[in-house]
Amino acid sequence: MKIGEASHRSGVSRKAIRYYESVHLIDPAGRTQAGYRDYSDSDVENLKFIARARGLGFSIAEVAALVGLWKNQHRTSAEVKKLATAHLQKIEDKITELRSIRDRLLPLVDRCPGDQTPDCTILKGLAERNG
Amino acid sequence: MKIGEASHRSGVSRKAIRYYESVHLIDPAGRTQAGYRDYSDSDVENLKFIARARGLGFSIAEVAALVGLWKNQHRTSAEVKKLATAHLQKIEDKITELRSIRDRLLPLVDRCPGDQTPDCTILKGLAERNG
DNA sequence: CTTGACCTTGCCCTTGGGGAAAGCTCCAGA
DNA sequence: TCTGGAGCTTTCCCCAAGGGCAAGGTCAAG
Repeated sequence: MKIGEASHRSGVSRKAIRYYESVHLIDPAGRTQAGYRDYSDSDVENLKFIARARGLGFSIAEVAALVGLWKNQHRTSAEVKKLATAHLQKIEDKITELRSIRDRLLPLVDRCPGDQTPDCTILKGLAERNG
Repeated sequence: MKIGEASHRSGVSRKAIRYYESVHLIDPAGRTQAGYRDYSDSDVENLKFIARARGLGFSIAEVAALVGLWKNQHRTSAEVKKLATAHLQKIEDKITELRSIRDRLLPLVDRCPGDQTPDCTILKGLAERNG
């Protein structure tokens, strides 16, 4: 099948598929006589795997590692778990950071009148000399 | 003062200061006879304001809007609040998304043995045909 | 006079593709 | 058979927000 159908079936955009090929996340697709990329059902399964991993927030490099482990019969689940645990930790860290931002911003917003006067706790909070 | 001291006092890197100038977030700095950028205390206060806003996750464009409102005596707190509330909502959305990722990833990781065998719930979860 | 710290501009790198240009190819309808 | 338009190809530039490095100018101290 051509790239359009592979994209539709896998949920990965045409552009992303070509990008994944360019960064060697997937093998170069075979070509038809006209030069069009040609995909098999198994290629689509690979793309679906990648789409799910990306959906869980793994970076391209992490996905490449996951695909390598997936294809490797001699992998150990310890390797996979290590990778996933590190990613999970980054996610927790990001949540913590975002919550911190929210907890600092929310009180400023709550105390801002939001009316036609210029007085605003948000701007005061950003401008304060001791912060 | 020169850029190094302005950077030190404001907590904004030299590179970032030049970048902010290049995208018109701050006015072009005056120059010494040698061509060095020259900053005043009030420039440093502007940079601190920017640093705090950036620390709360506002984008450069949002910070530009905030600075504009800050400088504008005819602003209304409603405008500021609208901007901040929209930003807050984006943060909440991101937290929600990251929590969703974590909640989907965590059970896979927890059930992965993490030993020397190749069997791994994480890879199975990514490869499953019904996902 | 020289050394080292500081400054300048400019270019390439990052993530993960999106958008557009310019040109093939393929399929269906008149 | 011709034609239109949908879909495909490649290549180039663009985004955020700077980091890193290079080549070179400037200034103060020893």
